[in-house]
Amino acid sequence: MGTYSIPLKEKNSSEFELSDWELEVIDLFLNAANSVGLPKSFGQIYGLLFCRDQALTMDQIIKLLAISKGSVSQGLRALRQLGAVSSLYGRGDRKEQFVAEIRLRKLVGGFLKKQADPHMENGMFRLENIREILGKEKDEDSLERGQRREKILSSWHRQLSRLLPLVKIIVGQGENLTQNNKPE
Amino acid sequence: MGTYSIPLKEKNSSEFELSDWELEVIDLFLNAANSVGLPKSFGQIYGLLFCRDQALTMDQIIKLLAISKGSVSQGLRALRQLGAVSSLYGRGDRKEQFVAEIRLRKLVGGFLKKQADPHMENGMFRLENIREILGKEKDEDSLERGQRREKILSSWHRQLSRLLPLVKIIVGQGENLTQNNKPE
DNA sequence: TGTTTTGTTCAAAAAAACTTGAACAAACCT
DNA sequence: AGGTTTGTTCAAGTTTTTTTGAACAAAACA
Repeated sequence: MGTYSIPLKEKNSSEFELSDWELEVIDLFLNAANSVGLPKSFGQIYGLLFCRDQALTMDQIIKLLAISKGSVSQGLRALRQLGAVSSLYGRGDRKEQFVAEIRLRKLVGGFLKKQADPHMENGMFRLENIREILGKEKDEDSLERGQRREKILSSWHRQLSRLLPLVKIIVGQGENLTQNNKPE
Repeated sequence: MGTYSIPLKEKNSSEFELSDWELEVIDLFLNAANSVGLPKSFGQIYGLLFCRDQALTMDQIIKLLAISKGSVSQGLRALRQLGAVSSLYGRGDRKEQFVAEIRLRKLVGGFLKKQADPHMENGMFRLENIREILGKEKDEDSLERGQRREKILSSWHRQLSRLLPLVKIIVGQGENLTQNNKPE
């Protein structure tokens, strides 16, 4: 026993456990994810990466957060698609490694693109569909009422369509002092 | 039998059944509610009221949508709190009656106020909490890293705080042609 | 006051969303 | 090629959210 001595001082313990403030930040993101309609695990994963300067591998994430391989795999994929996480390859070792995107503009942009835009597009189809169905309405009054409603919905759709791009522009003014992270 | 004759022509069948376009609109709102993290029944209720020129009573809603009393009661309460529905009292009969708010500005405003604002406030507490926990961090490196992260989160919080009011302003420019509904 | 009508509440049932882990595929050595 | 290591998939299990309906409260009437 005692074949290997423990290094006098771990580079730091962060390889193996979370500090108190990290736990708190991770929990913050867990909640945030929830509020935005994403699974809690997504928030945890993002939160962990957000805390770290070093990129992490999948199994580091699994160990640190103590959640399943499946969740982490799915979470990382989704976060990557949202542009909230990116993967560096290699990095000395051979496994894939992950870092968090910390530019708010990118985060919000990615989120809107993946979540809001599809809904807007879907809304278009639905509106067309409604117009089509209205074409078959026999009852005069109902038809007229339906047409009034269709106008309102179209107007809403237009307004929201204009809003989204503006949000992306507005967020990310005043950013910049935020340089950091990313060993890359 | 035959004690009362049926009125020659119902004012229209809308008292008793939904037209095709209405079904479609209701389904649209069902989906929208879902996308925004609200129960489907809320969307259905709002959607139905949105379709109608006349205010509806609770049991009309129950019958038309074929959902339970409990759901409708809860749904109406929540929608009222969001400012998406308002209730007129009396109206000849004695039951409470409901109409949908159709001004997008109001809808978005109410939603943000009830959903987003509390989260922002909550975020503040959490940030304070994190600062407090950071105060106890012993490890130099971890502390420094934590402070960097706290700065980022604070900056995000500021940016988002500025965004919300702007959204309320932006939505609801170009509205106005949308007069209609509301017998009141 | 007693009766009916209208609306709320909340525990239990149902549905939906999330997580897990084991089986599988893919890439990487040797 | 054979043996590892790393990453994905998805059916089954778990947790969370939503819906239901029956019991209850409140208001309206007679």
